[in-house]
Amino acid sequence: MEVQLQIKMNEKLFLRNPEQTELGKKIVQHGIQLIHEIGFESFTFKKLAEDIGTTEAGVYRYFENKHRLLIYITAWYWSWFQYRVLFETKNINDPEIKLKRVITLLAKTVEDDNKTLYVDESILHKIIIAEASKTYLTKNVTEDNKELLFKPYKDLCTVIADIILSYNRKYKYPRSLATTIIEMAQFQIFFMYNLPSLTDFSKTKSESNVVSFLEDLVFSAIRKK
Amino acid sequence: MEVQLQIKMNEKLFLRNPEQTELGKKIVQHGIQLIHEIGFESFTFKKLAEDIGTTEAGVYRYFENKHRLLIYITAWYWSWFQYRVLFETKNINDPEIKLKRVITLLAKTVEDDNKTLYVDESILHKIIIAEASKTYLTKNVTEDNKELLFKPYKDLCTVIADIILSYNRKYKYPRSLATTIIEMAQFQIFFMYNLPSLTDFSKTKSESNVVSFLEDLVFSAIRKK
DNA sequence: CTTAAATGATAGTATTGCTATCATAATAAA
DNA sequence: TTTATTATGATAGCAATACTATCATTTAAG
Repeated sequence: MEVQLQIKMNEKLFLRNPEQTELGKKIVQHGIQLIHEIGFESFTFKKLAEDIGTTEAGVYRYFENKHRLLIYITAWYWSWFQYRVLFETKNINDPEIKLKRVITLLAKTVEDDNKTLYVDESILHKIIIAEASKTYLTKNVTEDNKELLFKPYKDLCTVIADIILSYNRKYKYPRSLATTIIEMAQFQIFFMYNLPSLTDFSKTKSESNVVSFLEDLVFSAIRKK
Repeated sequence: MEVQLQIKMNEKLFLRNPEQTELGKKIVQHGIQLIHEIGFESFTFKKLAEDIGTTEAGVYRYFENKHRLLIYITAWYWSWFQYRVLFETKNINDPEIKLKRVITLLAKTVEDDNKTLYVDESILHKIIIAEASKTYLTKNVTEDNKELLFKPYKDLCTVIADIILSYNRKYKYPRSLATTIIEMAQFQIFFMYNLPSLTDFSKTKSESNVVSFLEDLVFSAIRKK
């Protein structure tokens, strides 16, 4: 059986839907690759165009600018991630197990999901770690937020917050704890590889340790007292 | 009695020491102001030069580029912050009280410290919240780290980790918890003001709630079980 | 008072971040 | 199958950014 996963993206994220054309898909696919290789700061539409074999103007027909492209792929990632969470926690009733699965999904290296044809999720995950917070750490947050560009992230936050609440109805900070888990999964991994003395995982460099840290943190906080 | 506080900065952070000349101080002072006003992405040395009444080349004599300036002011902030931590926790033996002070210092709005003449810390704090992670989320982290550009941040992490350990010798993740406190203090405040649905503080918009959240999180985690 | 260091003024250059135009190729509707 | 629409390619151009270089002048330190 071959399943294919299509994620419907908010129209505000692009000028022309990249999923509907060959060139569009190439822009996203090679965009991810190139941002990963050279970093978002050095990344330009000109370099991307040369990479693909199209022109700068060609890329600009799909995305307003590189920041929008980053928002697009970030939104795509979180939408895909939420699908994964729902899939992997389906039919599980125990919120503890659910939450643990979420933490593992967040912190462990993803493998390329073959259900999505033109996105390599393992690379995408690395971009999310190093670049995703740049999508909202701007003077434009409020307007971008009004256009619902961050909805997938916010939806994921809600999903996790709900699991937290189902574990402990009385816990007072479900949303903040949810964002803490999400952000810290990214940051601890980034630190572990790049600024190791900021973590306790410098020796092992193992994502399992990040998972243990987060599980300990979360369950200590929400355990009924 | 008038005390003045001078922070000795790593020489690698600048081309020419900005603390030693009028122009240098202006660059830092107005740099902070301008980054705060227009955001780091729109900030340029040309705009800064016009602001001050010097030329672009003048600014380039002090800092290699705007990214280095951001690293400089971030390093300055964390150095100053660590001084504050040491000052405010001096002669306190109870690690619980110490840790609570640190959390409060991290999450509550700073007022301009008059001991530093040409830096407005309350604005600086806002820059740290919105821009500081951009200093290390780059392809250059490793090299920048080798030049010890992030030392003040790492030192602070050590200080906090030590307090955590003195509270509970057996806690396994003192450094990761320290960075979690630091980063989450910034992020939760940023979210509270800009993406409120990602937190539980959207109604009150009060930093005290962030403090409560972090205290609860930290002490649940490190309490002896 | 002399000399070194810092600043100002100006110029120049490659790259970035776009927008516009027009011809051509691919595709879908009639 | 023709026609109309839409997408792409090719090229041009322009303002802003991100620098570097030079030289004259001012300022400050010995």
